[in-house]
Amino acid sequence: MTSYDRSMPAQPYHHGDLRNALLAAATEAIEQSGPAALSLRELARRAGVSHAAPAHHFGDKAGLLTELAAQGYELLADAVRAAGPDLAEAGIAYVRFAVGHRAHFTVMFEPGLYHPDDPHLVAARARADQALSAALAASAPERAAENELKLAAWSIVHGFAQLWNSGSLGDRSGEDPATIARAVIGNLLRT
Amino acid sequence: MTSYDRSMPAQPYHHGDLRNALLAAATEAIEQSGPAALSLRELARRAGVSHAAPAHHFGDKAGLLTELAAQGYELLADAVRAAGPDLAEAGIAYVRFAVGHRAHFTVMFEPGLYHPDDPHLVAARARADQALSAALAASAPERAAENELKLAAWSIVHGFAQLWNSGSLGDRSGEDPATIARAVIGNLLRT
DNA sequence: AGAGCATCTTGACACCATCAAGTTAGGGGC
DNA sequence: GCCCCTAACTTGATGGTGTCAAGATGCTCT
Repeated sequence: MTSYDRSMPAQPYHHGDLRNALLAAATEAIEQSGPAALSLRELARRAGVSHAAPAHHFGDKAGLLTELAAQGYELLADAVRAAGPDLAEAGIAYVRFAVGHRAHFTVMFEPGLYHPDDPHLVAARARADQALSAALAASAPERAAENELKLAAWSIVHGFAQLWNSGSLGDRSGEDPATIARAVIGNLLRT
Repeated sequence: MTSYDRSMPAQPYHHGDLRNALLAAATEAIEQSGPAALSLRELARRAGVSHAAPAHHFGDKAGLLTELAAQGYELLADAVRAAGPDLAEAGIAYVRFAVGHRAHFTVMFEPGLYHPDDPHLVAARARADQALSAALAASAPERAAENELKLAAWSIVHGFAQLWNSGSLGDRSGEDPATIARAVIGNLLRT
């Protein structure tokens, strides 16, 4: 019997679950100030450990962001799959993910921040890519072979999400990105 | 008679044109390693000046990136205007700009890196926004009032450009982004 | 020639990432 | 029940970075 038990993953050592605590703190910090302002020492301080503790779990600042990006691709794949066989709904799920997980999304598409060849990451990315292709195939099977349609659909939801997240669309606080995204996607998918 | 004369802009002091030299060096460095790896001291070293010289011209690292972003919006406005009254051509010009000025484009849409309220920056951004609206009005005057169409067009070219620049589209070296962009945009603008 | 000022340098401080070496604590074998 | 082994973490040091304050330099204009 350990002094405290967790039903969580696997590392109930000194801290209990430092690895996940660091990832959560990094997510929060990136949401507030962007990935450029991220500091491993600040994360360690928030978690109550020494300044070099993060390096043990992630090796590197880029290692931590690699893990964040991989998590992001997994979450994205799940979100798109859960949206069902409708391409427009898959697109809205994409936007919802990007806005709801701004930190993950930002890191995922800034490959200079992490180790792009990490196996966990490339597997997760492939899973997300398959989810997008599956949504296309389920919704428009006769056009599934057209690479341009997939690229167009991906581009429009990705572009909208990034414009929204970067604040380029002006002050739209109060509005729901998903409903606006629905109207925007309508411009692409009208038959 | 000065010891050396330059027909260039306006600051032929000690260095000659340190301000522009720093901006050019920053552009190159960001193109190679992304904005996160940018170092003012490294820029100063490349320009052959002391480590605190950049601060005098830009006040701040964010100040330098503010100037880069403002320059980017000016260049983008010019490129879109030069494309003429066709919306598809304007979109292709947008993609060309994003790929050809990767550093500017990256910084422009990462507002955490610069001072978003700088007057030069907001003016340049407004000019670019007007250029996009003008392209829409000239190409489809009857639908110029539809905000969703502008948003859809902006989203699709912005998304494609960012996916291309981030390497998310796989290894497409040798292919021309503009021709692929033309096919992608065709999915939106077919009537 | 001399005043004024933008340009740049020097030096310092705090913060940061990363590495090497040491310390702590749990789990498995005897 | 003890011991060793290993994962988890700490401590300390090094070199790099942004930013600030104060001083030096040299063009320009009167």
